[in-house]
Amino acid sequence: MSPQYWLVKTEPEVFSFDDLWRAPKRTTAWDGVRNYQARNYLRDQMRKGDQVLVYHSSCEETGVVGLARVVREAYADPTQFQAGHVHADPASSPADPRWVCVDLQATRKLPRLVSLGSMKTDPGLDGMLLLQKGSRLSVQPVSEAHWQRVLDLGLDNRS
DNA sequence: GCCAACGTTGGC
DNA sequence: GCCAACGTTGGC
Repeated sequence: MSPQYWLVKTEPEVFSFDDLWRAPKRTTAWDGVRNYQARNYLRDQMRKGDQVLVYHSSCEETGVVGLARVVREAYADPTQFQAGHVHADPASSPADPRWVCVDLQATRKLPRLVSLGSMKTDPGLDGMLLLQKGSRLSVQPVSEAHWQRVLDLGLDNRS
């Protein structure tokens, strides 16, 4: 199957793209996802080699800041079993883990932030899930055309 | 900080 | 299964 495209959200004050960039091997466990729809995408559809837009939410400059790729497919999110952890889930058992994470590796910082505002007004991004009112999914699929358009904006290859 | 929109929980 | 109450997300 050809690679799929995704967008993941993170709050930069908690974990930013630069944090990922500076991590060993530029890789981290993308843990803490606690929404069933997002979990299902991680578990059932995200595959090694898939490409990912990293989006900063709840901050001064919201938008896509960098690119990553999936380097390990879904496995049990260890934080769900850590007592006292913000993402602990006492109802989840190791025999039947409720939550999963994948490993993401940063591949490229975008030279320009692709701001939420610019995405909303770009005709090439019409219909993008992120831009729909009330959309809160922290892991969401992105079409190849939208992926390419975001890259064009972020690399300043505007036509 | 405000608040709209969405998701989850739990009583009935 | 319904739905009110509560919690969370996330833009502004």
